[in-house]
Amino acid sequence: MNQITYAKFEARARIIKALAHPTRLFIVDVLSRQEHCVCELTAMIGADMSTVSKHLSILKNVGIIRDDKRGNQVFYQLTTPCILNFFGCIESVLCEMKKEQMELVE
Amino acid sequence: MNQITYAKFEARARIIKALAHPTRLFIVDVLSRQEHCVCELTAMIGADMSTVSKHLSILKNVGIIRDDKRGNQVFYQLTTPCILNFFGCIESVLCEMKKEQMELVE
DNA sequence: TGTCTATTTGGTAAAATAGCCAAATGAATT
DNA sequence: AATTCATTTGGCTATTTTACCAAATAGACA
Repeated sequence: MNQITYAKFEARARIIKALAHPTRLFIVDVLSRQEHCVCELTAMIGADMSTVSKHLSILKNVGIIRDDKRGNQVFYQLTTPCILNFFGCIESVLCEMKKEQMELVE
Repeated sequence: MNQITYAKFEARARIIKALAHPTRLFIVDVLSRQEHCVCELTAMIGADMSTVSKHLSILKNVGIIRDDKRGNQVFYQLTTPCILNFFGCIESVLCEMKKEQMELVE
């Protein structure tokens, strides 16, 4: 694999990695419906606020979400709704997996 | 976030995690065109064969690829082509990111 | 200014991941 | 049976990730 090819896959892996955590998937899902501030997300998730803040910064660093400071709150929103196609893809993969497993059992 | 919700996102995260590595993305891409044995993949990737084998088992464990032993070789193939939609999604996300960044620069 | 409230940052410990080497396994061949 | 080739597994180390706590920062408001 040459450097250029590797760099291409690395760029994709960086985005995928940012999504590779249940809490972060939850955040993306919630934000796809409506923007939220850190404290709202923290309440929904039920983890330390600093933990949530770090998850948010991971998503922000790769450009999946963006922040908007208003007063002493910070609101997060999806930069692009197309991240949601992604969810559909995962869903269909999961679905195929289940089918595949059923066939193995039979 | 209740247990059921968490479990749902965890199942998705498991699949996404398996894809969250440049070498594994490369493997999925290559296998989408044609099945390959471990030594072929190893030659393309240029890492230790044991490393490649471990990447393959990560992909296999979540059901993205399946193996087929023939003689003393093991051929790997995608279990479902729908994993490729996934790539299209990532591509469009990357694309959006670039646009977003351009706008920030202006 | 001092004090809330909201958020981020730094530190730390535990767990997970990644890569290599060496050894083990397993099928094919001599 | 011994050897060879392809692959996997175990062991090890280095690195990364995760989560929490405590401390720092920043805005709003008394």
